[in-house]
Amino acid sequence: MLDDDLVRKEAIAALTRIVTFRLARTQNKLNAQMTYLLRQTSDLSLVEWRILRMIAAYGPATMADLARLVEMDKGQLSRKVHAMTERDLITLIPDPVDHRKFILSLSPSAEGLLERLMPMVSRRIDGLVGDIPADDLETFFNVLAHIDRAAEQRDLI
Amino acid sequence: MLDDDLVRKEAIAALTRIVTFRLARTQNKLNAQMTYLLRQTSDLSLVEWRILRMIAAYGPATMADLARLVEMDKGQLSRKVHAMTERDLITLIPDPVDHRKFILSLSPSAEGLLERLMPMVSRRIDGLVGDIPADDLETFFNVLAHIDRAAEQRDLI
DNA sequence: TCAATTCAGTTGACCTGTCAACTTCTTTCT
DNA sequence: AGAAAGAAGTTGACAGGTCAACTGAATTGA
Repeated sequence: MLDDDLVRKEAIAALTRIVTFRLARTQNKLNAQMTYLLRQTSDLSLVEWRILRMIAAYGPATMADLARLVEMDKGQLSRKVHAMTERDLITLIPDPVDHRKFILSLSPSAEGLLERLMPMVSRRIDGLVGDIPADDLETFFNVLAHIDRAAEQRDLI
Repeated sequence: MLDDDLVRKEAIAALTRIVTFRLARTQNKLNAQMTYLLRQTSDLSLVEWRILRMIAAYGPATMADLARLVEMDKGQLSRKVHAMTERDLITLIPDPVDHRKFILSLSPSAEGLLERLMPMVSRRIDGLVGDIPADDLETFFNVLAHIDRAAEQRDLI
């Protein structure tokens, strides 16, 4: 291997150690931020917030639908959903056609809650990406998509 | 609020829902990939790999050093480190000066292990960012840094 | 039709991540 | 020196995440 190649390899290695490291760190910070904001404004945990938002976004759906959509474990979802019906956040209706399924939807109080949280969520979103140039954001997404695809590679052994 | 503003706000909201969502997904995929690769080539879990790599990179250090460096919970680190000394991956030497501390270093077998894993790690790194143009990578890091900073914002309630 | 397969959801086990209380030792401050 | 404050590490508790076995219902296809 030539020296130039070696140098380039090392540089890439240093960079990528930073890629995975930084992605993880930023991810953690985003989670911590949202957890904090939710604690200040509601009784929701981050996972509960995600489940409610999911149902709000994708309409009445089954657990399997939602689990696939966000790549969440169906076991975890099942447990959480039942705990949340107890707290009157989600309503469960057995599917009249397919008796294995339940149709999940937001309870009225959950709808009110989400509406109440919207202004805070908007401010957060604005803070995160509000003043990033559109071009840069596009590049960002392209690179992220590239990494995402490469993360599926398994034959590296 | 003007219609234009509303439209812009909505677009940003849609994008950012995707930002946090995508970051989380890519992060999960990267973890799953590395977990898989480690299982195929070693007995290390992802956390154990990170700890070893940390010690390798920052030299003999104390738990507190490492915990600060990677923002890892000191409790988790303490438990893991002791489990790993049992498995002869880490050697613990009490600090002769400060009797609260231990100096952590890699055991010879851990050093060998890391060396053995290097080729695989290089291939992975190359797959992740190897053919991303330098400019794009730079933009990517800038945007990520911006989001990272914004994720520290707390007064959004 | 009916056995085999697949799917939806449940449950148990176990690991990881986070928080907080606590002990022991060191440093700081007066 | 001696009290107070802080740091290093340990431990317990609990939520979150992942895997796998399992039940019961629907679908497939011989």
